[in-house]
Amino acid sequence: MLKLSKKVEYGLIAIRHIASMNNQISTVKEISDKYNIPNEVLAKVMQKLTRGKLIISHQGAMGGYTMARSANDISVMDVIGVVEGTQVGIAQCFAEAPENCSIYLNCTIKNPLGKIQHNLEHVFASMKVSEIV
Amino acid sequence: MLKLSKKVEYGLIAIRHIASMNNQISTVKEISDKYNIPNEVLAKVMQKLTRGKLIISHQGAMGGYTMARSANDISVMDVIGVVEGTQVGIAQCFAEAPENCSIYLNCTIKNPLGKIQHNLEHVFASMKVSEIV
DNA sequence: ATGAAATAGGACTTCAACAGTCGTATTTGA
DNA sequence: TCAAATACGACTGTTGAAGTCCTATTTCAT
Repeated sequence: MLKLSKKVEYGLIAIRHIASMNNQISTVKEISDKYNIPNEVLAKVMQKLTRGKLIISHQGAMGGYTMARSANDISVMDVIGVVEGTQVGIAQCFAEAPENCSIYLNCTIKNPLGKIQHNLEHVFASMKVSEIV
Repeated sequence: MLKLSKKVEYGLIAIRHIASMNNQISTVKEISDKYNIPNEVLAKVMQKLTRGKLIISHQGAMGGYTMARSANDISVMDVIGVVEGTQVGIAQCFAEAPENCSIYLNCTIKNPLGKIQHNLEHVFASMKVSEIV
């Protein structure tokens, strides 16, 4: 409960690593070996980071990844969004359509949870990748 | 990911309801009917709230639950702790023994995540039940 | 005493999400 | 043309969340 997924952790470790490389190319193999992360899992995470335009892929032999923008300009929230594909939602009514929640109409804690949700978003959005390098 | 469990939501709804009753007794049936929560699930959540000394149980016919302490004195964090039994941990190394994490030794994001963890705890600890009544 | 209304709590099932694996295709530099 | 790299869909195993079922115990009211 309230735990980040491994995919997000791997994404953060990867992007941190790439950011520390000064525009030199990093490969999946290099990162998965160094941090002991399953190769294929990391590969897919990095493909998502690429599609989310946080990093740039260089295909083919001697290929790999470099940063797409400054580490100052990427927050933990960005990584979560790109890797998970969904918004962070502390409760169902914030993560998906509110009507999906079976107790939505009678729910008396939507508003206070909304406040907590807002604060959480702030925590994740204000931590930048540059702070973890 | 990063979602509160239904048990925690139910616990918050229940304790909020009880707090609004001015020392009058509330029953599981009354609350589960009113908020459309499965009876047995709510019953067990309230048993946990009782064991955690957030509410007081009154057994037997005409029994039910009342508050054990002031709603000012109970935070969302308290409810999470009592209902889940575990600490909130944004990553494995904060939720359980750090050695259990397969990448612990090579992990470069422990410290930044620790900072986020700390901020999250603050968010949950500073919201009191009295604010949601 | 006895029955009804309430809490107490263990055992079980179902389902979805998470984490990881496997296989194959595509790109590109040497 | 081969090897090294990314791209990506399909599949499997495991775990935890959510809910159901069943029985015991307590206590008030008649």
